[in-house]
Amino acid sequence: MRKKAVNSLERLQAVLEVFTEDRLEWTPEELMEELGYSRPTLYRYLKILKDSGFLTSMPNTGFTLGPRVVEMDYLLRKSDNLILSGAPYLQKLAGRYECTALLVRWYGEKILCVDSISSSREAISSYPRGRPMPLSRGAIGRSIVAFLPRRNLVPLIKRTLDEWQAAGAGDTVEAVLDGLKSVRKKGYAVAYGEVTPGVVGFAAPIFDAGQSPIASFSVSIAQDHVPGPVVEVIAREVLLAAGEISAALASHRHRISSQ
Amino acid sequence: MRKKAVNSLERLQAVLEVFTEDRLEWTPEELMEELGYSRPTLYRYLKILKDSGFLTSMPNTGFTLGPRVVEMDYLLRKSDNLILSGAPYLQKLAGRYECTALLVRWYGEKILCVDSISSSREAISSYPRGRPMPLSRGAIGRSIVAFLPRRNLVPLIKRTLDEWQAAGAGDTVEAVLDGLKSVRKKGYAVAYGEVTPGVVGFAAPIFDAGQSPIASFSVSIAQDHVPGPVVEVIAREVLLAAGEISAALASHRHRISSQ
DNA sequence: CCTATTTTCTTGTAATATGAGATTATTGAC
DNA sequence: GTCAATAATCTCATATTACAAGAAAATAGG
Repeated sequence: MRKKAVNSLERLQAVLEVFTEDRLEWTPEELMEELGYSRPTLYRYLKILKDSGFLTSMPNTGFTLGPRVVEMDYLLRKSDNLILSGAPYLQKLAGRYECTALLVRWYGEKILCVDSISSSREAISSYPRGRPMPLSRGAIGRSIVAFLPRRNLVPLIKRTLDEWQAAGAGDTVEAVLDGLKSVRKKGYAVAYGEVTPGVVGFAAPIFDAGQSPIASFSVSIAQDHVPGPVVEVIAREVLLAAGEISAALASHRHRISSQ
Repeated sequence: MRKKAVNSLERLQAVLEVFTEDRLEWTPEELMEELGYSRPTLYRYLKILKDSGFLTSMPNTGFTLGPRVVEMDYLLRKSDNLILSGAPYLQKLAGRYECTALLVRWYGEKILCVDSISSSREAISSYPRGRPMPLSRGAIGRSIVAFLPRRNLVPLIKRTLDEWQAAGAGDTVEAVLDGLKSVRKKGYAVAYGEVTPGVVGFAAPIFDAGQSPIASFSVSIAQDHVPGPVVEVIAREVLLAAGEISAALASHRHRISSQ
């Protein structure tokens, strides 16, 4: 359910929002139908988005996302402090264990992998960089949600209770909150085979200014590489890394404000 | 020199255009100065771009590109026919030679790597995915420019003659055009150490509908891996791959139009 | 070359984007 | 916690300009 665009600027953005994983190619006719814009208006919008490179079209093909996106992604990788601060820790954990280490950003009400390194041969994640992941399944989502302020947390769980039920996180809002409370106590989340069978996930929240987490640092590792006592060790390392990334972000903010 | 934005939609896009490799972080004050927008207008624009995820801001930090970019890049990788059609050929060439194979798109008046695979240990390209490359230096630029229609080609060379001179492609427009003519005759371009010393580049144009190339398929390989006669062999393979990618694009168009 | 389709241009009109200033949130310091 | 300073948003009257309908132009395909 898309929020209705109320002005021309939002209507322009709305064009880009219909390009989703389910539908990556749109003809002008289809866009008119979907968005409810008149023909000249739609073409005006398309022209602007095409000129700026966000969209491209080829003869006999609908419109698809354009190369500007690739360029912006490159710029983002050079500017995102989370990625810049987190990369050394991805390296470190992936070097120490045969695992996949991920940086996952909290974005809207989704979570999104923004960087990862894998030292395991079968690193086929079903959630690669850029693909929104479910919030309710796996350690990553919980590691973030558990640390949201109550006033955001409770409505979120209420709204998405069915997801949490399906993921086995509890049948009532209270039960889900209880589970999250223990994550909050420990400071990190662990999940056994929730996303991929046979894979253990560790995740700890990354904070920016203070109250609300903005991302998660996570490690996925084959279950048979993790005998009982090692669980604690890895969890501690993940927690430590997340803490140090948070500190790095804070120090960057400070650098900026005192320039 | 940015083209002046004439309407509010273009002014909105213009905000994103100031985020470049030279300047990845902007405060509202700086943006007001740079773009000449009033305070409320700028904040209106920033709100929209922030809500749509294109920009983010953290306390005490300016605005930077946001996670929406990462998500869109994921979607693009799933939808761009050039990437989809080209990937098997990147695999193939990188498997056969110790090299880096690239797909480079012609975009505005720039060229941009949109995908690459490397089988060489030192694959440190100074032009990774998403970073615009110079047109006048290296095989890739020439492999595209040489096939532009004359009415676009001549003004382009005239406008950028200094670059071509600096790259040693000729001192006059005629000399540059002559060099390109031979590329056009062979169907591909070869460059010895133009971008990186000791590295040979091969590139052939990829066509869409017909006249004008839209991209280039390219292989970079260490010069001492390429004894004389092999040059011809690799060039032929690159040319073949580019041709087959072009054909794949055409067949996709056909599939669409006859659905 | 010509026809069919796609895209862009006109135009008057109604909608709405704009900027100045005031107001309200946020933040950082004490 | 309170307060000052800064940052972000709101209000509102006005002029700007985005809009739809149809027509024209550009582009593809035969």
